[in-house]
Amino acid sequence: MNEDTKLDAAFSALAHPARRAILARLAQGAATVNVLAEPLDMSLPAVSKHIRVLENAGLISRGKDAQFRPCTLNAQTLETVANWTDQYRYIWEARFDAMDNILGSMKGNKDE
Amino acid sequence: MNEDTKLDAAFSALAHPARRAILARLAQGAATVNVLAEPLDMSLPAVSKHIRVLENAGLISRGKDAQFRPCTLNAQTLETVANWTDQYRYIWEARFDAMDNILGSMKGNKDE
DNA sequence: TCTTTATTTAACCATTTGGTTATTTAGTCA
DNA sequence: TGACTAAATAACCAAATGGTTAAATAAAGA
Repeated sequence: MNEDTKLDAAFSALAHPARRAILARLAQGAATVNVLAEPLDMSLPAVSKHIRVLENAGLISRGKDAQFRPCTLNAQTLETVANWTDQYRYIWEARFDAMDNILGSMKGNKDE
Repeated sequence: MNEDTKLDAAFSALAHPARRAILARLAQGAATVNVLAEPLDMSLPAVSKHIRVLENAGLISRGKDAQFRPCTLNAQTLETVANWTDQYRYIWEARFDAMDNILGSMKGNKDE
């Protein structure tokens, strides 16, 4: 899978609040499908589908323990996303730099 | 619009390569719809829709100059996305910390 | 073996998405 | 005014998404 396609899958997986909730839960450690489903207001098959989306996007991995399928967070994929957004960091920081300059010159004027 | 809904819109807007290409172009400065459409392999109305998606997600803003509607990047929204992913940074960094520890202890063994 | 638990799959449905072509709107310029 | 340019809107379509309920699969436990 090429980089662009990976980003498509990751961003689109992150676009649903239930899926972000699942990731937030997994940040605290592995969990089974039932545990992940418990706080979510939807049927188990719906959760199962969300989990598959996350897995296909490389955001989680699944194990096998008896009849349980414990999920674990795959944070490296989130790092890929972070790296993408970081391309633009200098732009949103420039806004604050500009603000700093304005505040700085105001302070300068006041001092002089 | 609440924080969760904003993230839904932002992530889902970022999930399409054409839209990421538009943002990449806008990082170099404002551009009209026609200019943004030029490198994209799709009709102008299709681009128009993508632009609307980006605008609704707060990722771009549009101006008005005669019959042109110049678009500009709204990097603050990307910052919101970056802040969300940053929640998980300690997790993907932990992987490298663990690696460092392994490498560190190997080096330690070698030295002793 | 029979039952229970965990999870997935199947079948279905409504809505959204991403594209198209044709048309319309708005502004410029000769 | 009339022709041209930029962009949006309308109408349409196929495919994907996100949910449902019912049924199937797989492993554990009595």
